[in-house]
Amino acid sequence: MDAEPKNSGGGIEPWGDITPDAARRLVGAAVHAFAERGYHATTTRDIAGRAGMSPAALYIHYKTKEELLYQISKVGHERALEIVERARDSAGTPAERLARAVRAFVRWHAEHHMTARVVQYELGALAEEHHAEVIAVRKATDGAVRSIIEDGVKAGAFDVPDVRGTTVAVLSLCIDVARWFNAAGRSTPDEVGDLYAGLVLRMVGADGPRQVP
Amino acid sequence: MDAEPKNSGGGIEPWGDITPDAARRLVGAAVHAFAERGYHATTTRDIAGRAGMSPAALYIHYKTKEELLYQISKVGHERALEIVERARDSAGTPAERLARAVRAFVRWHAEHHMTARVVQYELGALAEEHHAEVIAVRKATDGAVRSIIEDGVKAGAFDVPDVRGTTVAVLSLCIDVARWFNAAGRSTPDEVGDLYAGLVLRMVGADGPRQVP
DNA sequence: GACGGGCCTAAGCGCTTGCTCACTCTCCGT
DNA sequence: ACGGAGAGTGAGCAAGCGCTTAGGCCCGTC
Repeated sequence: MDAEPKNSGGGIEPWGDITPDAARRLVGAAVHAFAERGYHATTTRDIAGRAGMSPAALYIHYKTKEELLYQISKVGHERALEIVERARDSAGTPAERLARAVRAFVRWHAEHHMTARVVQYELGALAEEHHAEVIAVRKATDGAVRSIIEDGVKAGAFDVPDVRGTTVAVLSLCIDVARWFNAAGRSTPDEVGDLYAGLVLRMVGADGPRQVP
Repeated sequence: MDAEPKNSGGGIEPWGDITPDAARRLVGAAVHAFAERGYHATTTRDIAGRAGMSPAALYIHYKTKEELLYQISKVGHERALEIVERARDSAGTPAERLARAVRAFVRWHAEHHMTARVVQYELGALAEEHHAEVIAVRKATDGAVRSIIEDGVKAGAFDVPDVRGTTVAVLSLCIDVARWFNAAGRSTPDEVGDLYAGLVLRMVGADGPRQVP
């Protein structure tokens, strides 16, 4: 399920279709550097060095260092939005769709945790207009998750007293995977996705009504 | 419940006992600046300016900019650890103790979200030995939460197939409050704490066994 | 075979950074 | 009265920053 049309297999980052080759290498280098040290602690010399070129070469492909961050942030946010929208529009019960959304969203954050870290934790460094653009995508993501939860409440399948707050909590839980996930760690992206899907179903009270005393 | 011995009432930050006065103002200024812009984007001139003094005055009270971050990070981590340890050692059922831990931990992250943001998201900027020291405190926090969950599992009160993973998820959920919480927003720290305590009890299956088909 | 565009580099410009230095002011014990 | 410690300042240094410039190599096209 959820097979990628291209860039399949062990493809590390979703930057396979950037041309020319040097620009792609720059984005990859920037993702690694931004994720490891943060945007402000990363120098253009560092990015260019990792991409195997001189500092000046960066400015042939990108106008500024911030544009590089913008590119990463924009593509990453759009990718994350696609994932939850696909789950929202899929067939099945609200519980199935919510589990699908969480599983895929978490898996993406774990598998691409370098990119996701930049996407989720460096957006404060964006220029104001770029920041606004990215915030709009985030709101859409929030809306997609909320609509699944609302569907479940309307159908009587979920027990959620505070839909807005619970939506924030669910998204927050998933996003934070990018912060702590370690590729060399104990769990695989698939395992974390499955665990989190189950936890979120419990959070929304989707696994049957409780036996109240 | 949970009354603070000093610095009570609307005290904004837990820095009331730092002397001399100028050093306290510097810490407060640094917390605000680091939280808003990040450690690396904050200049020593900015910190000194917010504290109402010249750039050179900073170095009378702190050896480096990093030492300022270390001070904030260390005190913040110890405060957070105290909170969960107090809940772990309190009386009551595992569910009551877990709810108490989450409520207090979340409330602290919301109420002091500026400090918490620095504590949780700027630790990568610490010097290596300071970083190691702080990581040790984090491990203790993780251990405290895990031991409450283990108690609940042993007592048959919780239904948690993956204790380690669920502990990470619970802590992650609580920590991330510092990222999104906005003092001018819809919810108060108390409301978020109550909401999250309920969500976590559901995550560990503490609210009664489900009616399985 | 001259040419122009795409891609790249060495050198470096103007500026900001974390931090230091020489010095002043205020306060307090003797 | 006065010396010394604590607390603060204005000026500025060395290093590093983002980014620019001038020029060179390589290529397909006329």
